[in-house]
Amino acid sequence: MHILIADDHAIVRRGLKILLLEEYPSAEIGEASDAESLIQEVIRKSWDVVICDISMPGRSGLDALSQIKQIAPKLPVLIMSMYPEDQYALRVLKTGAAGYLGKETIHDDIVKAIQTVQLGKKFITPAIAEKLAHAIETDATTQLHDKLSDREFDVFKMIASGKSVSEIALQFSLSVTTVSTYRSRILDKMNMKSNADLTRYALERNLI
Amino acid sequence: MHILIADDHAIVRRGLKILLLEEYPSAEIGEASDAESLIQEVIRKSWDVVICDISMPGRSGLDALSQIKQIAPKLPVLIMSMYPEDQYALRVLKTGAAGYLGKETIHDDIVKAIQTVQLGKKFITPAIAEKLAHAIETDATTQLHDKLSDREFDVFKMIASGKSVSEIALQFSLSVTTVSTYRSRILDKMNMKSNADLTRYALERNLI
DNA sequence: CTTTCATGTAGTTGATCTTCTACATTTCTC
DNA sequence: GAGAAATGTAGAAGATCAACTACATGAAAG
Repeated sequence: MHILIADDHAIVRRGLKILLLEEYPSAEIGEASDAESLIQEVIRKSWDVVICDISMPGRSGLDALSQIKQIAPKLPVLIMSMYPEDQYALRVLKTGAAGYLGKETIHDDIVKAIQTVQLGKKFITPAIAEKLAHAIETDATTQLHDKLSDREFDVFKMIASGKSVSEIALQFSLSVTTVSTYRSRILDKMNMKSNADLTRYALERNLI
Repeated sequence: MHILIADDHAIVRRGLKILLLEEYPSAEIGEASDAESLIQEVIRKSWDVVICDISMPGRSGLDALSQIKQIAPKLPVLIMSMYPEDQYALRVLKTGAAGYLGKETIHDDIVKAIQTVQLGKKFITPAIAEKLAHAIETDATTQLHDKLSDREFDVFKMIASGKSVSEIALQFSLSVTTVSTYRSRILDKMNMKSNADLTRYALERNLI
């Protein structure tokens, strides 16, 4: 069993590693501390499963996920999030993750999750299933921010939490004007007109 | 050395444990997964240091902290937070924590932090020190916005609700730079750094 | 399989904003 | 009541941003 762990917290990587070694004593556990090296590892050798934290410095885990899906479409990727907000859950699954582990479920469900995805199935916790059902029922039209693309959503959250376009540009290594364009599109799509509107919206639904 | 770890993530507890055992091979490491059992442990036996995550289910880490301070005032408690936002830092220190470890510093600084608090000193990172200095300067007990002058408060509300400085300048028949100066003073007085902070603050207390 | 639309990306340029500085008035403070 | 601090007010210059435009690519639609 070859398992690759990607998380920027060394502590989490260790804990996870120990945990996994208990279940799979002979497993080979790889580690990556950022999106960059995660991708490198995926290219370098073939893994059975990747466990990836969604919030990593530099390119987000979501970005990494879609890249991985290009490099190795069949490699199952479990996304975990330390944050209770599973705003990401749907987006993550849509991007091709094999499962989403929220803050509370990581420890209890990780082994089960790995087993499940090894069978080629998706690992869905009841909480996520609930969300999924809800999403289907109420359809994306009600949620304004669902119209945003992944990139736009990232930028949206950063703007909503007060980052300036140039800060965002720096962090994503993009041109300032690019980010500014995103902002225009976001305001347009969400039918708003100021950053404060975005902040209010994001606060109201706990997106930030 | 007796170290008690409190964190609702088993993974973090493990990672931390391994990390600590490397430095203190003979240490006895206790674990608590929620505030309840943390308190029980503190009562049950005497520890040299407690490392506690601030965000735990049920009563928060902050609550637990103040209880611990009642039970064992001299027991040093290090508070850690997975969240980058050190909104809590000051509050935590005021409640009697021996130190505050942000997301990024846990891994690098934990050992240093333990050593420091063992000497009866507080462990303060430069970032927190900065915050502290500012807090003393402007005493946080009053409502932040009480410090604003009338004009500043008007401008504050407008900015918080998304008006641009030039719109405000127009409406008040002032120079744009004047309004901009107000804005600087507002941010300074309220110890904030972006319009989004103002919006958040204003929304939270229904000022707009 | 081509047309169309969405997305990711950026340059140019004019608009807007910030920073630093400055200086009257007020308003505390001793 | 004199000195200090806070307040109201701006200008100049540089930093930042928005709007418009553009283009390549990928996905959806037909």
